[in-house]
Amino acid sequence: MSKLVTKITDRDTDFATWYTDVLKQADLVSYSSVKGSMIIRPYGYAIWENMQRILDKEFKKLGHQNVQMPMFIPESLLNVEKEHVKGFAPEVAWVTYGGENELDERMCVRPTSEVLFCEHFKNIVKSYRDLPLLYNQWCTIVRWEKTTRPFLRSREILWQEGHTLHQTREEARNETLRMFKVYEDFQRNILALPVITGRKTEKEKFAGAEETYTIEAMMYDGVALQNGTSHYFGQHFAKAFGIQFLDTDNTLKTPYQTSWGVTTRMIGAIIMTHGDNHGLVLPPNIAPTKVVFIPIGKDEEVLKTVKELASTLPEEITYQIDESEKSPGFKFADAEVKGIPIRVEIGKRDLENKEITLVRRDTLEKETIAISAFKERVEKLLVEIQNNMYDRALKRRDSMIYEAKTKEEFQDIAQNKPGFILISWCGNTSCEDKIKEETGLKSRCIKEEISDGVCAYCGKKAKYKIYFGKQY
RNA sequence: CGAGAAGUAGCACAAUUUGGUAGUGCACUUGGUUUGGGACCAAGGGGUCGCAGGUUCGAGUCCUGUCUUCUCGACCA
Repeated sequence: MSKLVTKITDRDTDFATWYTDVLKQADLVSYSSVKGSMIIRPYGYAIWENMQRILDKEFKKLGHQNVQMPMFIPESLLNVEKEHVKGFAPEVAWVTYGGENELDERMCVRPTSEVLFCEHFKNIVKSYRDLPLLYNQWCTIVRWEKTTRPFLRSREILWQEGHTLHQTREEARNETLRMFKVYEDFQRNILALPVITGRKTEKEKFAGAEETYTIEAMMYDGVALQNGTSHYFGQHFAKAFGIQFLDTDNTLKTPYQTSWGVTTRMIGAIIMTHGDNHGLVLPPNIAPTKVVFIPIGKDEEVLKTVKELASTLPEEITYQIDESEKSPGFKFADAEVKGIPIRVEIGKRDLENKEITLVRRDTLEKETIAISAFKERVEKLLVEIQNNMYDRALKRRDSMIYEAKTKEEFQDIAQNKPGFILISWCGNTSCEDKIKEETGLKSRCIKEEISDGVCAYCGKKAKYKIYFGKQY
């Protein structure tokens, strides 16, 4: 037994330190000298690039076009929609100097780009023929958060924001829900995250929105991570900015608007949902490298076989051959900390038996198969791993959702059990405020409307089933 | 933003108490031997001790400020 070169803190002992250990050991990020502004290293960025590629393709399939908006917003422009500015003002960064000269009007670095899009939309939308206008941009935004953690809450955020304008209320609401579904499917099917979805309450919705739909993921420790939102704006922004179009009936009308976004926070969600004490565990559908080959020894035949096998894999099964001088043990550990879904071990011994060893990252189970069965087995195993990861996370999530019927039950669970609490709720912000004040929990999302039962907090007639939880 | 802790090589740490030429392990480079769970031998390279001031003949060590990281709380579209 050799000494451990690196160590990852035990996940169940100290989850926070475990998380930062995994970030570093897997070469995902590095800290910079600016608080909350991290360096995303090639391996971490490759995961983001995969997310971008898959989502961007989906957006374009649905008719969205990519654009690039400015990064600065003059103060007067930010101030146009008052709910919006109220929500964001506390966390924007201001530019006050240009070179040596103080600016006449300060500008903030975009915390989100609604106002920039609105200003532009006003100029380019004239007729119903210009609608729907379906724009998206990939960019970075800045929000001056007080507490920061890599991927989960940073000051500089990589994201995608879609902004659309529509002729009718119905069409805009459909767009909000359509993109909401795109996010949900992506996170379930590609990231293997058993997310909970629903509408945000009045208290928690986006500043300036009429409705906000949210994707809520539950981390291994039971804490919630808001992992994407889709907003229906109605005409609030359009009216504030004077966006109008001439409709088919030759009258001027105000269009209806949406926006939606996801960020690199999804990478944090993957780590905190699937990772274990060996490091990262990546769902095959998002892993930059799906298969790593580890040849044992320097045998020419072995290497030749590895290359032949690798070349039989279809293009979408990305692979890597670890030909470095490191010992096999080191390579095994490295593949594990990086969360590569399948590890293939081949040595002389295997060659003689016409066999090969596969190790799946999600369970760390080893299997020996005939070389001839390689390609087929890898393809099947990747699907198995993807499904198993989702199922496993789903089970854990469900085991940490509790239902509370009364205030006392709610408080007891809030204090003693990590996870989400599902209650019947009257729909009044006053109860939500009280819960926040007494337990520190915030509403995650509304699960459904109900017609019977009473609010667990005030005892009045309940309107909704709603999730509460602690959040990152 | 409040309370607490910590910053010494890529990483983990020692030297700080008692001021006097900055060290260990891993990682890295070169050569050799190895290779089925984090290899071994040998020779090397790498530091303005987070940053800025101050005290002192002399500061990693003492003082002040500041930045960053971590924990808890507040905040968080």
